[in-house]
Amino acid sequence: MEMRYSSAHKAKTRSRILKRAAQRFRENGVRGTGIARLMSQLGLTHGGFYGHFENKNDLVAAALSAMCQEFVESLTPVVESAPRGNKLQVLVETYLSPEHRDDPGRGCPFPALVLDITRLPGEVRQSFTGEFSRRMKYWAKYMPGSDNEKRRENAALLFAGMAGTMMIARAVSDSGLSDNILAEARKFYAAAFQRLG
Amino acid sequence: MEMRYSSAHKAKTRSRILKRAAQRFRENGVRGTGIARLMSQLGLTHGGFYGHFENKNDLVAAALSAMCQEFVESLTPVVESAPRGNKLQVLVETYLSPEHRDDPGRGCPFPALVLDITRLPGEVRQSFTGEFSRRMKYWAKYMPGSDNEKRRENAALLFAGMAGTMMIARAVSDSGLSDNILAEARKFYAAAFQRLG
DNA sequence: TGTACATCAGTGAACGCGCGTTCACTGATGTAC
DNA sequence: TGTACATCAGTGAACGCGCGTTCACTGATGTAC
Repeated sequence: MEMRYSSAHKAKTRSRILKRAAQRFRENGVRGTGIARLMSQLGLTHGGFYGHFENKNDLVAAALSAMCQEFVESLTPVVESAPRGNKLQVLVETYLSPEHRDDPGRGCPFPALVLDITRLPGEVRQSFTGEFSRRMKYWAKYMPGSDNEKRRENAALLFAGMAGTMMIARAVSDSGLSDNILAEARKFYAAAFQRLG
Repeated sequence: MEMRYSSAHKAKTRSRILKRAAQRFRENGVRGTGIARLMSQLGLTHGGFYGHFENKNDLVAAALSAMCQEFVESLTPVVESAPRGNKLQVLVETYLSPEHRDDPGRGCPFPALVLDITRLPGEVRQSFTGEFSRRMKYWAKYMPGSDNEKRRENAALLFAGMAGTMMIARAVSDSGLSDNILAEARKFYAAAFQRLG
């Protein structure tokens, strides 16, 4: 097992591909992101891609997992920094913010990619399902509910609702209408889930 | 103004294209629906398409409007047949049904197409925005709220939330999980909007 | 009623393009001596 | 320390494919007489 290049080198390239793909997929969709363009944005050529991933769907599954991780890591400190009793509200307000709407490339994978995933092969959908369940288990701790399963179900309800709202807010071309939808939704979801608690 | 073919003939073909496109777009997405295949499913060839529509985006905008109309017409009689006081609950239960999940081609355009629309040119997004506002104005009559604007905002909240839930239910590959998400959401949205009233 | 003709809905070959993937290769690198 | 060499990350031409769109055409149709 000799290494001609430092073992870190290839792994580093792989993670650069992954990171850029996670961004581009969320911005332009899976179908809207080509391997050649993606690689060239990293100063590489398309042929090299297949030394890192089996095929595009393999990349999609890996990128999905990477972006879920990344999003959790960006949202958690904001939520955690809120005073006890206000964490859920801060979660809702941060998620349904205009900043999140305007930066899909670094935002939640669900509103950026759910539809794409529905049309991808079962392998990718299974990967999404696992990631979804894992995330709901994670966010459960901020949710109301008498037991863990209830809290996970409530997390799924909240995130599904917020994701749908975010998608509509992004699709609508009237920015006043979009702002208004987000503002109403912030009030609604914060109140609805506080009331459940 | 002489007509060599009966004036009804061309209009009929146009509406056949529209109807099939409305179905296919919702099933496979805008990008996943090619003009050639679409036309061949109607027993026509792709060249003839441009006698009916300026281009694909023109068809997308027209199909969007057609499917919104169609969906309203399929949902309204179900909701109307419910006893007074139960209409909102029937709306929620019909929308968030497994049948709706499993038949996107005849279902609500929002969970089937929002993401596609976000990535389409402004012209199509404006068409979507208009259609969205019109639909919310329509469904407002079943919603709680002190004035018309409140009722419209509540309709937007409800449909955005239900659309997101439907998309997640469709993306997830575990059918038990999917059924469970829908069931919980039916309870949640019916209760949340009845409470607002 | 029968024929000659103008119309135009629909045809299908062709266009340039970007896609995912393959594969023989190149050349910078770490290693062996 | 200096040189010869094996490795393998990355290259780029090539593949078949489906896409949206164009355009010269065809032939069934309704009309005019």
